[in-house]
Amino acid sequence: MRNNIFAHIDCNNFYASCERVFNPLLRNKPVVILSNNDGCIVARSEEAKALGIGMGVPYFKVKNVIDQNKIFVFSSNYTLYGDLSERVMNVLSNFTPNIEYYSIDEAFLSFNKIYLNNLTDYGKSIKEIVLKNTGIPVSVGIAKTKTLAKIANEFVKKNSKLNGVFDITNFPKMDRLLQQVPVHDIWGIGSQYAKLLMKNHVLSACDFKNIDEHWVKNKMGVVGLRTCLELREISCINLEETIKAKKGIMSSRSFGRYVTELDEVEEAVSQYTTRAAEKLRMQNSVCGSLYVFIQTNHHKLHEKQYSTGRTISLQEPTSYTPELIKEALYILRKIFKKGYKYIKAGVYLSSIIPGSDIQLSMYKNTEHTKLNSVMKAVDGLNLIWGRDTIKFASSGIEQKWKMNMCYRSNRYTTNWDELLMIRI
DNA sequence: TCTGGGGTCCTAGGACCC
DNA sequence: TCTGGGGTCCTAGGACCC
Repeated sequence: MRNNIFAHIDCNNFYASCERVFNPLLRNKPVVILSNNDGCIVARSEEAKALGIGMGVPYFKVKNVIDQNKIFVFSSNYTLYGDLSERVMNVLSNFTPNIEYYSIDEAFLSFNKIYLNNLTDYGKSIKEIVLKNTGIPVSVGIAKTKTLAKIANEFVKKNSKLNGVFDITNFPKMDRLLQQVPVHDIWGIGSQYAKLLMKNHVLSACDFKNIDEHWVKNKMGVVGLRTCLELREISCINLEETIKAKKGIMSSRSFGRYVTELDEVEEAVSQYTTRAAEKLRMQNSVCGSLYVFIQTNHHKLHEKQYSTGRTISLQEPTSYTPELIKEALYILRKIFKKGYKYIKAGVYLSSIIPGSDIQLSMYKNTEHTKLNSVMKAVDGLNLIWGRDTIKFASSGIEQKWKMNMCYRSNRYTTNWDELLMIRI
């Protein structure tokens, strides 16, 4: 029997909720979390939203409001958020084997309705158990397609009477419900398509649902068409249950300050390559090409701008960090120009294939095995003793270019030195 | 002074081949 | 001087997501 019901689970204000789990003083207080480099606001508690702090706005623009209202500010602490996310997902996976880990704070579950007589009650128990076991509040939207489940969840967030769960699998007035959803709030409709649709007098999810299919296919391709059909309760976006290996791996950061000297950019690029290669090995892959880019600050129009990057194809696919660093620095030295104030650099690994695909065919087989075991040992030590216990000299010691992280909370769950201390 | 960092999929068009 | 049609593969770019 086919699963025909989807639940969308969304952690409420996830990063803010994570901070609250280990810091009860933050309960009922306004909290915001900053992006990497303490640049923008990326998460807000309800209280902070109520004070008018917008999503994605640069920190310096709202710093006054934040200070005046004594809003708590945190740098992002992805180590902590990643760990709590894993805990939430673990709890969710007890409810059904059919689960998609959609993002750090969202999941889709699917199940068969005939085994459940009351979906709303089921949703409530999901919510209660996740909260009890992890301390993270979630909301639940239930529908016949993933797109509609997302929409149901949006209603949950706007309407406290729903108590965190909204089941629209047999909603009697679906059109009236969808009329309340602006077209740009539909999952899969971004700013460009929203503009196009509004120009054509398609203003709500209801309008989009009832639009001519051929027009959609023509203007928005098959992706747009799928979204349209999903609003008609025809499920065409499947649950992605298997975690696929990444096809591209990026590591890039803005610098904490301007960098003008080659040797400092070299340190950064070396560090980012190290990080990307770790991710690559984590999924047991190797990469066949590598892209390096550097950028000046494009927000400063009056400053001299230079933004460039270059790709290199590797002779043999590899995940061996020293080799990748060598290639990355080779590119960097080709593209680097003196006389500019650089603000960001990055490394992107692509042409990714499973490591097992090359090992057999490699004539330098034994050499490969040796290098692999070296990297395995390094990864193992860094896992146990913390990131960068063993690092590469080319990444520098002082790392003056490092991003700002002025307000980071402790990594309560993953670092021995940062466990929660309780005085008794 | 200060503006994030990742990813995915699809499509159009060019290169190349027979 | 004329100069087909169909297929594949690759890449860049555009849309989207969190």
